[in-house]
Amino acid sequence: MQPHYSPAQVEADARQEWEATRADLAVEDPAKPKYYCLSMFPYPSGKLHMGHVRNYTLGDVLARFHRQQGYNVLQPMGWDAFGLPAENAALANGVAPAAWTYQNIDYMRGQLKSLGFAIDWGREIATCRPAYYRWNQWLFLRMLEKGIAYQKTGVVNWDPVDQTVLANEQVIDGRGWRTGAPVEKREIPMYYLNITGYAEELLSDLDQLSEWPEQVKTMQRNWIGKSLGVRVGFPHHHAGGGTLWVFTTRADTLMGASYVAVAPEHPLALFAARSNLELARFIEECRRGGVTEAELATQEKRGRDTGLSVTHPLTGEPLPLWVANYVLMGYGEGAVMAVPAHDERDFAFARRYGLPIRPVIRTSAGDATPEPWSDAYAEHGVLINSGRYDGLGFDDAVEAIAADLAAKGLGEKKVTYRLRDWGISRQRYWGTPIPIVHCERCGAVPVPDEHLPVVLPEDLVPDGAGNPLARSPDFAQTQCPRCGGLARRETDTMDTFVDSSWYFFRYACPDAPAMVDARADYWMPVDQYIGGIEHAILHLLYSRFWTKVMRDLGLTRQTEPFRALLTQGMVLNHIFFRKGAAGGITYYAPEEVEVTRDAQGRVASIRSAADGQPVEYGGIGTMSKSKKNGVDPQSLIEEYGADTARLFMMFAAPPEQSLEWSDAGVEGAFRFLRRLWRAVYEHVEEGEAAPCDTAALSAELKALRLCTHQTIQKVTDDFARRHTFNTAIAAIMELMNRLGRLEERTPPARAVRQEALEAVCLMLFPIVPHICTVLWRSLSPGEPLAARGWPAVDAAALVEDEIELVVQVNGKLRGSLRVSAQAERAAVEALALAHPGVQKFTAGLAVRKVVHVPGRLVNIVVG
RNA sequence: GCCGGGAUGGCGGAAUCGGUAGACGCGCUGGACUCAAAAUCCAGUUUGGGUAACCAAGUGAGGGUUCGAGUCCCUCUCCCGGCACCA
Repeated sequence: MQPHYSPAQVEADARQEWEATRADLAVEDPAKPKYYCLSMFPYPSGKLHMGHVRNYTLGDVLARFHRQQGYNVLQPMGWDAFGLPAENAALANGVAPAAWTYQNIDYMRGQLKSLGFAIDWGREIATCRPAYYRWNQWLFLRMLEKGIAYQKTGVVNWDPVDQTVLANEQVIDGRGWRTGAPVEKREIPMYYLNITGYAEELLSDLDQLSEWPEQVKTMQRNWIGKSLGVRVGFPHHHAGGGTLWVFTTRADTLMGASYVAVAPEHPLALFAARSNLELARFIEECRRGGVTEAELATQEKRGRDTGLSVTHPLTGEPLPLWVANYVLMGYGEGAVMAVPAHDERDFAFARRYGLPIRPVIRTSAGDATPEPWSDAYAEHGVLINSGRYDGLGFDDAVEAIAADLAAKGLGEKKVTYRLRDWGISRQRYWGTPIPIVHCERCGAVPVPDEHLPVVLPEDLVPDGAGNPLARSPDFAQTQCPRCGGLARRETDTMDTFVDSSWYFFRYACPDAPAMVDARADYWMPVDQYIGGIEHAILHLLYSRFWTKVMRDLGLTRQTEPFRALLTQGMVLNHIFFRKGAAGGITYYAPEEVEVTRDAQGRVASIRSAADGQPVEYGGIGTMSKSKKNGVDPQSLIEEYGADTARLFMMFAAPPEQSLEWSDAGVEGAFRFLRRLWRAVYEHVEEGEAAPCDTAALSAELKALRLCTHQTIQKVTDDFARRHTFNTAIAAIMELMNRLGRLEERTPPARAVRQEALEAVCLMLFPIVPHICTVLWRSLSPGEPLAARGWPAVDAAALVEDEIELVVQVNGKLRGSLRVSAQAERAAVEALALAHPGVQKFTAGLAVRKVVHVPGRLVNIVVG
C-alpha cells in the first residue's frame, strides 16, 4: 500500500475496477427490491457548474448507499438538450445549435465521468435526438385526438425592432434584451394542453406524496389555486347585447358592487374603443410591457371608463363598465366585479377614479370603510345595506345570492382554478417540431403516425430575427397528408418542458420501439428524485400531468412519477453586469471583474478586468449560464481530485439549504482524506488484525467501540431519513479524531481499530467512493467492498452504564452529574440538589419545583 | 405585488420531539518538528469582565407563551427561489 494519498492514481484505479466489474450497470431483476434514483438531467450549457456537482453528488450518494443496502439500483443520466441557450450561442458565435449542443454534451459527459458517478451510461438520452422527440410528437397527436391538446390564441412578448417573439428572460425592464426596444404584447394562435382538466387530480393526489417536502406541496396547491365561488352574469345591450360573466369568491358582497372591469383585450373593451379615441389610446398603452404576472401585479393599477354600463343582476341598477390593466384576459372570464369596500385593489382603484365605495359587510372594523384601507375590510362578516340579505353570514349569503342568480339564469356556484392551460407553442427553432400541417383546403391537419418523426433540420443557424424554420422551404413546404395539395408545416416548436415531462420513463427503456415498454413498469415510479427547488412548481407539475395523461392513454400504470423528492437549495454566486446604451444587458463572470474595497471592507468599486470600466453589482443569485456566474468544478477536480470535490460539496451544507459559493474549506476536506489514508496505512502496515472478544474489552476500548456503533447508528439515520450528509461526515470525522487519540497497539486495540476503520470506509464510500474502494483492498483483502454492504449496529456495543445529566437552576446551566443509568429518580434529584455549583444559587431560597427530564436534565426552580 | 423558504462566532454550518447554543470544518493565534520553509502534529479561539475558578450577555429586530425558546405564537426587516417563453 502506498504511504501517501495520491488522488489521481487512486481515482483512475478505482474507476478501472468499477468498469471491469460493470458495477454501474442496471439490469431488471424482479427478485430484488428496485431503487430508481434520478437526478434532474442537465441542460448542456457548456460546462458543469457547482449546482450540478451538488445535485449529482447527492444522487450518487443515495444510489450507492441503497446499493450497499441491497437494492437493485438504476441511476441514469441524459441531456435536456433543446432550449434557448443554444440559439443564443448561435447568435453570439454563428455556430449551429445542434453542433454546439453535441459538443457541450461530449465535454460535460467527460466531466460527469471524472466525478465518478455510478451512472448506467448505456441508458443515456438526449432530448434533441429524433429517437426521443418523436414520442413528444406521437403523444401530442394522441392528446389532440382526445381533445387534451387544442388551439387558441395566447399573448407573447413582441420585439418590434427584431420582429421576433421574446422569452420572458429576454425582456429586461420592459425592453428587448438585444435591441433595447420597448416590448409589446401580441396575440398569436398557439397549441395548449388542457392541464386544468386534471387540476382536481393534481391537487388531491398531492396528499399521497408523503415523501415530498411539505413546502413543495404547498406551493403546488397554491399554484393550482382551487377556489369556490359564483359565476355572476351582468346583462348588457352592447355589441349586439349579451351577458358579461365574472367569477367571484365574494358573492356575499355582490350588493356592494359599484363597477365592473374588463381586461384591455376583452371584446367589450374593443367594442367601446371603436367610438372612443381616448379609450383606444389607453388600450394601446396597455399593450406596452411584458406579459409576466410579476410585471402585471406590480404595475400601477390604471383604468378608463368605457362609457358603457352593464346591469346589476339583482338590483337591475346600471353599473359603469371600466377597462383596467390589472384584469387578465387569460384568467377566468377576463372580467371582474369590483366591490371597493371589501377588496384592497378595488378600493385603491375606486379612490383613484372617484367611484362609489359601498360597505355591505359588518367587519371587526365596523360598518364603515373610511380611508386608509384596513385589512379588516376584507374579513367575512354579517351582511348590511344588502336589502333582503341583511343579517346573513358569509355561507348563507353566498347560498341565497347564488340561488337568486340561478333563478334568473344569471349565475351559478362554480369551482375555478388559478392554474391555466399549458401553452406549448414556441416560435423558436431549437425544439421539437409540432407535428401539424396547415393546408388551405383542409385546415390544421395532424401528421400521420407513419410520417413521424417530423425531423428538425440540424444545420440552421438562428439570427435573432424570427424562427429560421419559417424561412426554410425544405422544412416548411410540404404536402397535405389529407388532400395531397401544397401545404405548410407548423414551424412552431414545443416548450422544452415537454421534453422533461417524461424523460424518466424513457431511461427505463431507452431503445424501446414504442414510447415505453414493460421495463418502465419495472423501474417506475422514480423512488428518489433529486433536483433544484426552482423546479418546485412548473417542471414537477407538468411531469405529474404528463404521467396522468400517459396513464389515461394506457401507457403506464403509474399515476404519480416521483415517490420521494429531495429539493436541493440553489448554489449562489455574485452577479455582475453592465447595461448597454440601448438598454441591452451584458453579464460579467466573477473572475472577469476586479472588486476593490475601502478600509472598512465595504465594496468601493467594481471594474471589468478587461477594460477597467465600471461594472454594476446584481446581488447574489443562482449559478447560471445566462448570468455568467457559474463556477466550473474542473480546476477543483484537477487540483484535489473528485473525492475531495464531492466530500467538500456534501460537507458544506445540508442539501435543502441554499449555498453561497466559496471554496474556503476545500483544503480541509482534502486534509481529512489524507488523514484517513494515513490512518489506514499505519494500521495495515502492522499486519492483519485478529478478531477479539468484544465482551472483555478495557473501558477505553469499550468506549471506542461505543463511539463506532453510535456513529454507524447516526450516519445510517442521516443517510436514510434525514439526508443530512454534512452531519454524517462530521460524525465520521469525530470518530476518526477519537481513533487518532488511541495509541494502544495490543491485539484487542487493533481489532477495535480494524472494526472502526472498516465502518468508516463503508460509510464514507457513497460520498468518496474512489478512496474507499482502494483503501478497502488493503483493509480487507480478498473481499470486495460491494460484497460487504452497509455496516450493522451491534446493539450490545451501545449499552452504557453511566450517563451524564445537566443540572439547571431556574433554567440556567449550573453543573453536570454522572449517574448510573439505572439510578432512581429521587436519588438523581437528591444528587442534583446537593451539587456544589447548584447550592451556590439555591442557598437561602425555597425550592418551588424540580423538573426532571430522565436522561437529560434536572431543572431546580427556586425563588 | 402574490406564493414558498431562510437569517446562529471572523466564515460554512451543528443543536433531529421545547431541554448543555456554537458539534464538525475553515480561518486566525501560540507552540512542537525543521538550518529554514512546506507538510504534519499539539493547544487556544462567541462577546465583555477576571491570572484563574467563575460571572454576565448572546441565535436578524421587537413583543409573547413556558420551569426552560435558536426551536412555538404575534409584528417587522433583510436575503433567496418561483410567478406560467431561462431551465
